[in-house]
Amino acid sequence: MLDLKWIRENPEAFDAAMKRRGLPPQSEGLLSLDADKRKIQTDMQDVQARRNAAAKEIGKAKASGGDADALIREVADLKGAAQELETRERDLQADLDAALSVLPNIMKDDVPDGASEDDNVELRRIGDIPEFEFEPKEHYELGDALGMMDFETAAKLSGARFVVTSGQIARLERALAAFMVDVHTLEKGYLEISPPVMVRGDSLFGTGQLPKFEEDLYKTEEDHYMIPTAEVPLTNLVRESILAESELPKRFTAHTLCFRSEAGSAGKDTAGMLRQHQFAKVEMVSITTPEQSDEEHERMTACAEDILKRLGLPYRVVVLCSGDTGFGARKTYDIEVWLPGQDSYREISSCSTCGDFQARRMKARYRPEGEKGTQFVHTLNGSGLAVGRTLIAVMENYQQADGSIRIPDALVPYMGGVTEIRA
RNA sequence: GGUCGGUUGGCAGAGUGGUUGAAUGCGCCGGUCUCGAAAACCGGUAAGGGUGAAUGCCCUUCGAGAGUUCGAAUCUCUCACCGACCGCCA
Repeated sequence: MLDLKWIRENPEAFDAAMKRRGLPPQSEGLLSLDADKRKIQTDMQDVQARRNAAAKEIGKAKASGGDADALIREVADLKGAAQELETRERDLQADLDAALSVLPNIMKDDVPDGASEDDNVELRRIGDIPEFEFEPKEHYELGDALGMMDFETAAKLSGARFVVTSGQIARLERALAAFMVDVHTLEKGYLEISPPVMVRGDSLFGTGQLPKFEEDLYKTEEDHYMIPTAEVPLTNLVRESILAESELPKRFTAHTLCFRSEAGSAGKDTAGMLRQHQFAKVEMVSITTPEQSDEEHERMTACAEDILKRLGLPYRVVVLCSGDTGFGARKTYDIEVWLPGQDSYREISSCSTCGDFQARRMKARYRPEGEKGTQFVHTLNGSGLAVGRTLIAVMENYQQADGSIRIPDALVPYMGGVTEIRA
């Protein structure tokens, strides 16, 4: 949610920021609605003030045995006017809220302009792309040959975009998640959380998935939504709370399943387990002061990169351009891992800083030390990493000529000493 | 699914129609004391919003909505959520 007061004071900057998102200028409409609302609000408050004063006088008069009939009549007259003004004020406020709740975040100045992912800017490449003396296969070919990755049975159980893994491949996925969570908690200062994967609409409003992106979500008959990312429960941990500055930054990590309808991605990445309705992800979320968030963004990205380094997976980091940056983000780094089978880099992590955008939506504040009042916190989230895609990356990068898969050294302890997966 | 209880400030927790935006305790801030700290004592301390150049003034908020009343945290109704117990169950 954007700060209406800021829009009021910086209408040109606001329109320019929306233009970067490909949206038409709208400060005029918004501010005229705002002016109407404040006019009504002022009128309403005047009436309420008079009503309150009269009620107090009545109380005094009655207490001293005086006559209050005139005052009682006055208050009765005010009642109708007050109610009408209250109704109008509330309607205008609702209109304003509805308009604000679908506006995307203002991007940082250093986000490059661009229309689509083709305009994202590469920042660095890390790790050497492996050379194979054979034609590297895609993960699903490898998995199928090993007899440990079964899409047909998954389709029988659940339809398209699901997979059944088994044996050492299933174990590898579990090992990856455990490895990631251990690194974040034992070395990077994140607190492990095991959150609900079903949440209420309020939580999704808080992080920005609702009201605009409902079609991407699965919803139960009891009106719970399945989380599309653990960013939702982790960030909402601080919803409607006022934290002490000394508590910040707060860092949370969780290994959860995520659920996405993938509406709108029909035909994209249909082969293999790159894009599934259900997938495991280790998420990182940080809650910071405004001063800390830039540095935390770099730190969080480095935490995600560190996982890839330790797994010996080559990757690159790109900064998303204006056209590719998500609704709630001020700036996003994507980490893309090298997939030899696809001969390309594919997204495996996305680290975003959201400023106070989500904090406003969920009323998450803190008390700055030595100052009165409260301020909104800043929130950041990043994958550390997408577990399913990391599984794919390990399989493809560590594949051998005979179709077996070597286990990266860092994972061997998590695999119970197994160093190789073969049929 | 059934029965009962609850929802108040950063936290705990009083408050059942009248100047209560709300006792008290904790926490936090400032002061006294101290070489310094702790303890003790004194004072301050809800959030959001409107308005104004500003000291300020005003409005809203005691889970949400509706109602009764001149006046509601307090009474009535509806809903949501939380908890306990019973039943069922991983």
